[in-house]
Amino acid sequence: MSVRLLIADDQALVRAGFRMILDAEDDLEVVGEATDGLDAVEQAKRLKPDVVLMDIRMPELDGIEATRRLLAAAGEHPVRVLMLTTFDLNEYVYEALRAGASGFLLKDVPPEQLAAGIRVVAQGEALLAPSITRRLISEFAAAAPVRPTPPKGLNELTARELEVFRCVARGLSNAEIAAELIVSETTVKTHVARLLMKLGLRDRVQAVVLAYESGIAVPGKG
Amino acid sequence: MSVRLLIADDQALVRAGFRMILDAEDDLEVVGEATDGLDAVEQAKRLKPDVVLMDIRMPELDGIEATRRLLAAAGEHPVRVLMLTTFDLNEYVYEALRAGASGFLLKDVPPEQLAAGIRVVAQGEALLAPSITRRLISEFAAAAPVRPTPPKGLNELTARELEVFRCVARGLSNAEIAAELIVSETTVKTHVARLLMKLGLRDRVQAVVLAYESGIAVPGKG
DNA sequence: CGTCAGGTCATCCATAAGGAGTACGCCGGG
DNA sequence: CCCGGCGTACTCCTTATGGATGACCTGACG
Repeated sequence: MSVRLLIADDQALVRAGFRMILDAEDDLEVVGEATDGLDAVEQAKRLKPDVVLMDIRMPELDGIEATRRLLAAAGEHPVRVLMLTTFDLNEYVYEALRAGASGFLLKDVPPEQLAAGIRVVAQGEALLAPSITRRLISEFAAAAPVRPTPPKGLNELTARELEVFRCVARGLSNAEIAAELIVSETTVKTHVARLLMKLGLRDRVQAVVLAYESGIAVPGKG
Repeated sequence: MSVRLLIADDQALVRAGFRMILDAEDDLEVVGEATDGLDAVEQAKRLKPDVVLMDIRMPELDGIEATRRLLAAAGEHPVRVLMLTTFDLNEYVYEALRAGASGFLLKDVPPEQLAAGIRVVAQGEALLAPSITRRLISEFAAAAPVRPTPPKGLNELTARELEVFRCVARGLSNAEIAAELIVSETTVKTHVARLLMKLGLRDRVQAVVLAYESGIAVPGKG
């Protein structure tokens, strides 16, 4: 069974070029063309292609936003989006990937690689242009230099103390923590004092810092 | 000019197989074979290959640690490491990438793709097996779900206030901040009071939380 | 059954932190 | 030339926080 394709690009010439290349492959079938982002979302809804070749820069709606909507609107039929661009600017790439794109190629890819790439994303895998892969890797390596939670005395904490610790890390006052845990404020103070002692911290402010640095608290998931 | 290769794998059969495949390409030249991690590091030092094909699982020293050492020991001659493995287990991949590998392929890649991959990494770019690319992307997308720094009144802060804010976010006391910025503690208190007001926070503890949640402070870089 | 750890609560006390108000000098714009 | 924003600084006052101790209860363990 052949892979059904939708080409979204505002330049007719580009669309024609891709169409020619892809129609030459007997397992690929171009079922439609869209000239802007809105059009792409619309046609994807109608034609239910397996893969959408999406240009980043388009009128009306850029490829990234179009990807977001298109994937959000996707029913049970899975749609993969392969982004195509002339230049490989960072912001575009990262945003596109976050938007849910399955891949990212530069428009100067050799025809056979484009076809191969389409087959890859059609199978649910992903692929990126080598230069982009390199950047993504270095980004990734830098982003998570492995912070395996240096539990410097963190294991010393009792379950209750850890619980209080988490509350402190949320910015709660002793009174609020007391209310939340249904104990007296005095008790909370005892726990706080103990955990500060065990962790070698001066005050709850440093506790919050440690919580975030050690992964006890994680930005984004409150 | 041809690409000089070093093959590191503990199985002779695998080495022979790769050698056969790669020697068939006239722009690739296998200059050596290593049978374990230490051997690989050693030979890389002597032979100065352009690309090392590194198996993950090897005696003496696994491919990841070998990669780390090999890259650390690299002089001006750039060495690229292309990891090869039979299974694509997550931990391996992430560790390998952090160790500095330029790519990651499964051993079942078709010969022509292997050759193409080697050329890519030799040029300083990177490449990953599609299934790995997919995981890296989802990892990446999840890791940074875009935190556009909700500057809820954050822009309202003056330069000085922001500076004090950063100090607070590091867990410093007013006295410490005063010492660091070379102003009186009173002044620090003024700034703190103002920024708490502007940000709608109750105390410095909440300020620290906001700092991390908004990206003003980032775990890891402190 | 005695002991000990962990959780609970209290009191006393010192201080850092936060709120409110005031003031002075500098600088850029009207 | 005067005003407003900003950075600096001080005083007075209130409260939250943290340190030091002591005590009671419960469950686990030898």
